[in-house]
Amino acid sequence: MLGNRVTLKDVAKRAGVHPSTASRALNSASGRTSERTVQRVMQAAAALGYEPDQLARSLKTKQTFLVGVAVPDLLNAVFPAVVRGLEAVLGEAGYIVILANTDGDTARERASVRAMTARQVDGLILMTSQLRSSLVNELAGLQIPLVLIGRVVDGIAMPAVAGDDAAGVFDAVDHLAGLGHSRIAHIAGPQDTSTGRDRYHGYLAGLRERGLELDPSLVVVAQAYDEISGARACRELLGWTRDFTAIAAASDGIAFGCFDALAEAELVIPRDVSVAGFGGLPSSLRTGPPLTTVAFPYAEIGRLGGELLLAAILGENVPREVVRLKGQLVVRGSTGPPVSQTDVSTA
Amino acid sequence: MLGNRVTLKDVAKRAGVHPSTASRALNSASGRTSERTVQRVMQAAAALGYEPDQLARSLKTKQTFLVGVAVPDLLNAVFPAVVRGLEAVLGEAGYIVILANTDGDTARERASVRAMTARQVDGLILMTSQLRSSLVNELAGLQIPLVLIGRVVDGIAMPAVAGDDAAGVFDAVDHLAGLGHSRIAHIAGPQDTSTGRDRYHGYLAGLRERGLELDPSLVVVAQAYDEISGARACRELLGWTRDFTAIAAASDGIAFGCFDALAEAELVIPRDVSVAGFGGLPSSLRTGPPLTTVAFPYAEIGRLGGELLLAAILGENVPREVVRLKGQLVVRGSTGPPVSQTDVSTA
DNA sequence: ATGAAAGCGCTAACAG
DNA sequence: CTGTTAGCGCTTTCAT
Repeated sequence: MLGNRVTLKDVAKRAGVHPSTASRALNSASGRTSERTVQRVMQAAAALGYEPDQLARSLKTKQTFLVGVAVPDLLNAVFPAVVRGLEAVLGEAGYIVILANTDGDTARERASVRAMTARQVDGLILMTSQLRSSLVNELAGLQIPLVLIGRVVDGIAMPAVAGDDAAGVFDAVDHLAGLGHSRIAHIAGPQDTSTGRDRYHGYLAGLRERGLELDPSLVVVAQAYDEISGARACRELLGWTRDFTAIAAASDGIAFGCFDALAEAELVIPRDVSVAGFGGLPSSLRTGPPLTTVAFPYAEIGRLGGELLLAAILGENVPREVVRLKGQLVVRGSTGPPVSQTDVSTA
Repeated sequence: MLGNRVTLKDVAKRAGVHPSTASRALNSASGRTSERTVQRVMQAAAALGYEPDQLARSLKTKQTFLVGVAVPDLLNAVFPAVVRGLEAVLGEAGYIVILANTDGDTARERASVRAMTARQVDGLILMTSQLRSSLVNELAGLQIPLVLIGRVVDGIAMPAVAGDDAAGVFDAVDHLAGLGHSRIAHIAGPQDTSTGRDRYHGYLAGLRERGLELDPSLVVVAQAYDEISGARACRELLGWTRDFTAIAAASDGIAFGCFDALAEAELVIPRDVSVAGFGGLPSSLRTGPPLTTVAFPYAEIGRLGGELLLAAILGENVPREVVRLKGQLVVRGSTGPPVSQTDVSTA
């Protein structure tokens, strides 16, 4: 399909040397080559506009400088941020990113990873893992460098970078309880992901810390972290009970969904219900009202993940454990003290 | 780096056939092979967990099923949306996406594209082009299939998909003028991109349509489409004059920046200043107040771009022209009729 | 229908 | 320091 590309042989011929000599001359590292031939080869290459074929090179060297990255949902702003951080670090080191969106579909995840390994990627970043992932297990069996970002997997130790999910929601719940809320709902994330589970555990820990009892009817699991799923879950919650004054959402997206669902129910934030998010997306800053949330440094998480992968690729011994970055509670307008029933009636 | 992978030779040996036969058996398309050997080879492959090496295959077939995609800024939600659409179409067709973020830096763009062509991508999608792009020129010289998305290039015809930028801003200005605004400012995008220029022209056309005169002091050019640049530009505008009642921003991001800058100046939207955006990002829905904007189907743009590229890769004759998708004005709370001076004083 | 041989473009021993 | 030779893993003529 590509036109008649200039090959190393052409360069060699023009420079009047053997292809292998040309190769050495261009990859100065490999072996010593006379200054003069280096010059001539370089000139020939430049004159012909020679561009080495990475494919052929990789076939020989077993290095592609390709890294596969699988994300669950590019439309969730968390992931572009992480990918950005990743791409910056990896790009600087000469690696280039292959990206696949999996939509949380295990089959697609598998297919994507297959396509990546078939292309001999030097390493893999997965942000898509289910809690019980046979895929990660298999990958661990292969020797391919692998770093998990965001989500971890039960029972199998892997290098991973993630936010401190439990602590984040703990802080949110603690904040809400501190404002005086005692009926705090939780819209949880998918419970087949570590993030969903860990954030739920953070919720439980927060309640416990404040001596509040768990009311199972105040917990609804959203199918995904996005706004649609969040709105749906919040509507479900409202269908069951209105006896709560605050919601700790498992993500900013879910919190935005709550905004919608609460508005439909003609409930005002934060007067009727306080809402706290999780993530700290830029868009959380300008909602009406601005969203109280726990902000995580996603680009930094991406960068760190990239560095770990790079280290693993270089054969360094990367600890198979999760590095957790703390989030930062940012209090904004979507949370406030609960309004007592009597207050409402006098209003 | 990868462990001892199973090769086609291994499969052939196990099946008791020649490697070339094994190859044929697996790629049923190539030539007829006896039913029996196909079975045996398939079984052998399955038993060994054979995974063909795309690298080697590509080297021979001159097809990588790799598509390079360059975006200016992943943090701008427009681009993840486009990439998502792209990736869906391309993935379905068996292609996989190489992604690079260029930060609007021409040198990085060049480097990324180089890295991609060196890897023999079957096609290229560029969303990064400057109005005068030597890169696109060179790429047009090579025979590599190329589709531009979002931005086009002056003087060189290329297959491209983009929003109807001019019409979009035209509609926004028309809407504002219809509300009674006559002093409408424009925060423009970078004028070295087609989007920046076209949207500016849409602004001019909108003024003309309504018989409003252009006041150059009401036009400020932002350095980028993001919120920071938008806020900066809006502050600049406010530094010059406050004699305007509406802003037509060249992007939602810029509009969000205006929200910030106007708030700093203690100007209330839409009472003091109406703000209209451009893009229709999900986050525009929940701002306080919700942003009036022109919504574009970015995923669809991505999908279309992907389809065009696929067609080009297949050798079909793709017209070297821009397909423009119309946006849809969505009126929300950030725009309203201007409040006359007298009204303000009586308030 | 299958085996033999050649080669994609490059690098890496090994001689000389 | 450079040319020769071999081969990465696969596909594809060409015989048979």
